Amino acid sequence: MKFNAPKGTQDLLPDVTAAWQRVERKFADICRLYGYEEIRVPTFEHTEIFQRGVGDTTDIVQKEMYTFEDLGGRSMTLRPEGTAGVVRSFVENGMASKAFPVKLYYLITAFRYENVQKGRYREFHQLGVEAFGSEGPLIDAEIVAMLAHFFRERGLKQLDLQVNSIGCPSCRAEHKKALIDFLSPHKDELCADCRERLERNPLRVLDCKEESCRKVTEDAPVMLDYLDEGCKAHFEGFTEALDNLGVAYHINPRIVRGLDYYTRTVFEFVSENVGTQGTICGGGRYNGLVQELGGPEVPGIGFAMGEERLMIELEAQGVLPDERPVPRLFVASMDEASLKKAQQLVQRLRYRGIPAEYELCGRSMRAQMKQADRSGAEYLMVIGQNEREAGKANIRSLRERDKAEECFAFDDMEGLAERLRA
RNA sequence: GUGGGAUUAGCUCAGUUGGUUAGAGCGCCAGAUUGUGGCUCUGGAGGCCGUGGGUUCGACUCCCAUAUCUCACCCCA
Repeated sequence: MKFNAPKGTQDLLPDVTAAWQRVERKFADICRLYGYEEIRVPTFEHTEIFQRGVGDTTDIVQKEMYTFEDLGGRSMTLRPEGTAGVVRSFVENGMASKAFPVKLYYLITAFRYENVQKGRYREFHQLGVEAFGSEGPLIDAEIVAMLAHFFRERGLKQLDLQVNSIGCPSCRAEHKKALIDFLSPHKDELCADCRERLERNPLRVLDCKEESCRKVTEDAPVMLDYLDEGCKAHFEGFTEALDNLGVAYHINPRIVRGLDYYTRTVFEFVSENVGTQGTICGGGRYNGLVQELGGPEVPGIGFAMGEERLMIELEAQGVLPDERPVPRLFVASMDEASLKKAQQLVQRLRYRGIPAEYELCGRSMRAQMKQADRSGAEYLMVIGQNEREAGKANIRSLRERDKAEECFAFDDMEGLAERLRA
């Protein structure tokens, strides 16, 4: 019987996990720098959390959720994204009574039953933040600036930052009406998908890649022109703050988000490298979500970054970190008694924080040398009968062949450790 | 749900118009003076050629089905 990992899942093997760890550490560091604290929430929630949070009409809820009945007859769902669960936790734990803004970050896996392709998996990792309680546009800009900061620190060249405002429910309704009025006469010129979208979600027509549709929508009414006073002022405040912070962006009036909860500010960092998905990171404001999940009227904003997509981008830009553990010293041994000596020696070095290795697979002397070399160790020590009797042994550089050997007594562990630390 | 490409050793891949014991490189193990690595040389382990049918004297090769991987549509991080 041959088993393989379920479709859309993947094993992250040792040759990449170091890079992942480094990225995650950097993300956490940046978050803390901006005053965010980590939150860990359940991998699955009551299904209703996502139906209400993400939106009953979205593709995610309608056809992509891993939903199951638990043994107690409750409907549970593996989280398809992070925000809904964090908002639930915010409400349940009374965080609305804390000093605002409440700033949270998280590293999670999420699950969606989708067809797999580049940068899109059924189990995937997200790095995200949510900030609660700040209505004004400054925090919108701060979050975006934090992301730009993170990308720069991680060695990425400027990604394309696209921003937009999709207004509030009332001005969005105005725009939707205008859009339908505009598109309906051109219905025959739209592609089959878009004709259907016209009914369900006309905003999506603006997003279509079909040449014919693009032509039709060229002069279509733009959401930004339909913002009411408050939404308009908010968006202006947002872009002004980005200018003030020196964050480069461009306004893309066609950005639409696939989740129902977004209001006003939406943004994406996009790249050509991550397949046709494009979006490495997407987010926005969700002013009605806390209430939707039974909490008080508290505004929120957040984003989620696809970690797999981020790794693809790092690789494409040639800045993928690589740090495999490398011993400072490899201790080879000639015989059984020497092996025991090596075992003690290596352990004592490790107690002192020095990564060291010895032979664990019973290899011959010659093979131990190869292993030492392959391990990337900086120094080599060989222990045999002579060394045991003398109570001391030489260390030799494996990198520089001409370098003189240095002798250390077995009872001078501190001296050896000191030398290896250098 | 709909298309394109792929599936042969742990990895990357050859395999001629169907022909008998299926190959290479890398990796792994061992050896080339029983106290010394990188280079080189020699040897070894490791494949029901994704799975199931069919055509044929004969199938890795041709046909059908199916699974898996991958890319794309759709949607999203």
